[in-house]
Parts: sequence; C-alpha cells; structure tokens
Amino acid sequence: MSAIRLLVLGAVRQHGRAHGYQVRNDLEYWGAHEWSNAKPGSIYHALKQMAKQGVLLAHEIAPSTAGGPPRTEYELTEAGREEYFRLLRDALVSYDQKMDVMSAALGMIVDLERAEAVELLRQRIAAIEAWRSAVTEHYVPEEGPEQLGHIGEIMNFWIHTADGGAEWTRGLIGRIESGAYVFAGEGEPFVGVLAEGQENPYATKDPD
Amino acid sequence: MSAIRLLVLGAVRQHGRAHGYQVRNDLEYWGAHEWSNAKPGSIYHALKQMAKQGVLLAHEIAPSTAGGPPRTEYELTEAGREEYFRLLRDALVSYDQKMDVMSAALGMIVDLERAEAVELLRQRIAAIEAWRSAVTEHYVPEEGPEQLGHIGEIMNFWIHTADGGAEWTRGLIGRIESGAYVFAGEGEPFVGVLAEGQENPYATKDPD
DNA sequence: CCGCTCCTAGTCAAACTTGATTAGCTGCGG
DNA sequence: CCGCAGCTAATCAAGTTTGACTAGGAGCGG
Repeated sequence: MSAIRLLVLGAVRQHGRAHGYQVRNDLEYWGAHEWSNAKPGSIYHALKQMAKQGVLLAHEIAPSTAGGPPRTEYELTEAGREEYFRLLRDALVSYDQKMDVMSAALGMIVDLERAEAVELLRQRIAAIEAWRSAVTEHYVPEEGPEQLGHIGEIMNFWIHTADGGAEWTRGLIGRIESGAYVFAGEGEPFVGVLAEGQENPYATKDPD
Repeated sequence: MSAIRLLVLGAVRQHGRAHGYQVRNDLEYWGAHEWSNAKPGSIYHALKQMAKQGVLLAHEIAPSTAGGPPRTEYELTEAGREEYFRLLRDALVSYDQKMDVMSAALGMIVDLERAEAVELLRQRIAAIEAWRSAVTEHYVPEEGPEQLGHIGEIMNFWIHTADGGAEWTRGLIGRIESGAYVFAGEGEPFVGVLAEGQENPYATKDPD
C-alpha cells in the first residue's frame, strides 16, 4: 500500500469537499512531501483514480477564482469512508518498514477511538515481533551466523530498525493511554487542514 | 533512487556475466524480495532499461538449456561500473529513510575499500544529523510544540528513527574499524552469488 | 499601461512497478 | 508413450510515480 491514497482521503475527508490544489496544499502543510511521494502528479492521479473507483465523488466546478484551469471538487462516498478507515487501520497494524505509510496514519490516528488506536498499536507490536523472529530464524544458516559475512549486517540493520520501531510504538501507546490528544468522540477534533485562502506557513520554506 | 538498479548491477557484476533468471535467483538468495521491490518484472525491466542506456551490454544467447524462452546475458560496461559505484556511494551516504536502498548498499559495501566505506558512513551520520536539525527547527511552530497536537507524533517518529539509524551506523563503523569483513583489495572477496546450477537454499522456504 | 515575475491549478509523457500469464521443456504415473 | 504437473525463463497489460511543462491571472515597478 502506498501512503498517497490514505493521505488524499484523509485530506478530502477533513475538508468535507476539496479540490486538488487544496489537497496538495494540505499535504505540504503536513510536510508530507518530505516523507512520502506526494508529488502533484500523484495527488491528481489518486483523486481521479479514486473517483473512477467510486471512492470519491467528483463535482465539476467553474474556472477557479484565482486563475488556472477549471477545478474539480471531490468528496468521500460511503465506500470512501470505509476505504479510509480500512487503510488507516491497516497502516497502523502492519509493519512493512514504510515510514511514509506509518507517518500518514499517525496524522490521522485521532479519527479512531482511543481504545481502538491502542489496540491497533498493540497489534502492530505483535506484527513487528513476529516479523523479527521470522527473519532471525529463517536467515541464520545452519553453519552459524559467521557464514553470512558482511551480509549479516543487512539482517542486523533490519532487526535494529524493527526493535527501534517496537520501542517507539510502546512509547506512543503509553502517551495515548495517559490521555494525550483528542480522539474521536472526545470533543472538538484537532483541525489539521488549511481553511480556504489560509496561508500555508510551511510553504516553500522547506529545508530541501 | 530505487534499490533495484543497485541490486541488479551488483548481481551482474559479481557474476561477470549473467542472465535475468540468475540475477533473479541471487536477489532471492539475498532475501531481497523481503525488503525491496525485487519482483521478476522489475528485474527484467531494469536489465533492459540499463542495456538501452548503455550501462549493461546485452548478449543474445541460444534458447536455454532448461526450457523456456531464449535467454539474454548481460555484463557491465565501463559506464556500468561507474554507475554501480556512484549508486553504491550515494546509497551509503544519503539518508532517505528507504530501508531497501540501505540494505542493498550494505550487501555490496565490501566492493569499496575499507577506509572509503568508513568515510562514507561518517558522511551518512552527518547527513542524518543535518536532516534531524532541519526537521526540528523547521517544523516546530513559534507557539510551541503543543500547537501541533498529535501531528507532533509524526516528527517524533522521524526523529526516533533517525536517531536509531545514526546509532546503528556508528556501531557499524566501529565493527568495520575493528577489522571485520574483507573489503576490496584485502584478499579473497566474499562470494555472495550462486554459481550456475547451484541450488538456492532459501528458495520458496520463505516466511511470507 | 507595458512587460515581467510569481502564483494557481492542473496535465502529460516517460519511466517504473505489479501480478498474472505465457511458453518450452522434463519427469513421472498410469 | 500419453497427458499433465511442475519447473525455467521471460513477457505483458494495467496501474503508479515522476518531474517537467502549460496556461491563465494578479501584482508591481517604471
């Protein structure tokens, strides 16, 4: 799974209705271009693709107020809402060493209820541990790990990363259980998108 | 940069001359299908693409000994050798949170000289640290980090991963400086590919 | 009010990835 | 010795990603 669909669905969902450029701006606001493949082409493609698949509903709109080609606004269908939560849960649970997917899911984790978020993160830890033992058991040759030479460093690297990820996830669970952040059904949700016309404070000030 | 070109160049280089299925088998032997997008399609595509670009030289060969369509053997051109080392150095130095690229580079690090490997890894650490401070300085709003709400967890996640990566890299530098592994120009190189006809001990025993 | 630059919004071709599928050969049960 | 399962080796179409490019308006200096 690539992160782009989750990001785009999340952005459109928070707006209720949004056009491509707005989504693009939100992703930049979130810094997504730093840690995911959120290029314009990918974003517009994802919007069109998901509209074709019935996950988004497209509304043709008159040429925009501020120059440029005519805009299209999108909103989630019911299938889109389901797809969104499916992707979100999946991203939180599965360990595939894809930083971008996890980052995107973190940005939307408060759309879940607190208890479910914790439960999914626990499953994530279990997945990491399962993956870890599969790798260690499978890739250590019978003649002992010395057999592997420098190739063993690859495994070493995976394991180190996996352990780091598990540890961090435990920390996050702790923070969430201690009451941090506002989750679904707990009051005024955190606003993570830019209002129409609001300036993006992070635009182009990037450390690229 | 995707890892596939580096992997394919590395495999072909170790054989001197190799056909697609051989490369495919090596990558499986290395476990690359676990941590990179090394699917058959990608491998054959990379071979053809690189042949078109003059990085590899293609030799049409009579239909294979063991059934199937006619095979094509490839070998590196001089440009290919340069490209290989360029990709390898680049993968070691640059920090882009892509596990697959780093894993591939680790598998080929001994093609460099020991001193250069250490030097590149030091540069890697510097790159990680630069990235880290760019992120912390840039993405903490003036009103303080509380402003970010749960979005701050994304940053937290990056930072944790970056720090873990730096720490691991320091460990690797230590091992290399203590004389581990056999690097270029230090004698009989480690053989990391399967000979023609040799059985792949990891084939299909996969923990998928 | 001319020309220039910047911003908005999106398109496009080329490259890459994916997963299914093809096609030839070997070995083996019946 | 027929058929067919399974292996070898590679291709293909569909989907995705990339990064450069288009095109129209706004602001502004002179």
